[in-house]
Amino acid sequence: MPELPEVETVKRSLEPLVKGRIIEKTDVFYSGIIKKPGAEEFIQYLQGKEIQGIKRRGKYLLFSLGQGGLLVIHLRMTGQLVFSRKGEELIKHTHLVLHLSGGDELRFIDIRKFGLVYLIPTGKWEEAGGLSTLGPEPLEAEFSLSAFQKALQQKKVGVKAFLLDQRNIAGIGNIYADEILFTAGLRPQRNVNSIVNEEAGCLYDAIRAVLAEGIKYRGTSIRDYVDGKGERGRFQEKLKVYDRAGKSCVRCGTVLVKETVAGRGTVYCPSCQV
DNA sequence: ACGTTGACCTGTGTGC
DNA sequence: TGCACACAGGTCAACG
Repeated sequence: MPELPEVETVKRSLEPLVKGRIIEKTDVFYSGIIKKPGAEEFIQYLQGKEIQGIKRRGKYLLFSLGQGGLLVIHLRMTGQLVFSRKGEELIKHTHLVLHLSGGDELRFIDIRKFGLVYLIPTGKWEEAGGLSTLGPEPLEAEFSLSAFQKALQQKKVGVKAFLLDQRNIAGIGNIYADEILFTAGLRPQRNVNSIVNEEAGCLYDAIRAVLAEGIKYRGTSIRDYVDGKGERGRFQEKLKVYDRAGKSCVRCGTVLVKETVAGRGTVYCPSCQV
């Protein structure tokens, strides 16, 4: 499910509901999602900790717990973090439940079990998978056009592979990569070192515009994605290429094609993406 | 340095 | 209806 706009929407929907709450008890139903530390220590540590706030970095959610503790969650493909009232029936694939003060629960649900949970000391980001090697946040000022152009020139990869590599830019996944490339008018296979400055400017603008639009519509719910209240997003209604293979291009009418690029299903317009 | 592929999992949609 | 197969918002490791 979750790329930057989805994770950001989860963060925004969840934060007012859980901020200031105390974790009174933790249930772990599938310990495989907890990467660090062991399940026992994990449960022990959380006991009595306050959720002071939530941050997002790329596709990671960071829960600050006070006393220097950070709960890091990555939803991968099908993970959901949902706030639930006490007593609501546990649905299948619920792997983790945080029981909060006030009687509500924060539940981690994940059909495919790819999701990851880490408990790390604040600042020790290298202990949580790829968190420490993430590139700039594309919607923040730290993401500058000049640095972006330079990064493009330095590499020799297809532009879709470049966008998907979290070390280059944090938070773009398969759906938004295709939408961004359509908006920028670039073929996914296009080598980044062939991208001239004007095109790089278009791509830079498209990255920011498409991701911002995704957040505005609260994410893309094609399959499993829901926000922290269990509500679906609406950006699937705005998609121009993703999931539209065989349909006509909204810009020029040409039939959109699908092929594998960078190991992922990729849809583009063979006529207006060059 | 780069790409491709398979692995991790479960569910859904398709075609026979 | 049943079955087999491909494919799915993500990353990693192994290989060439």
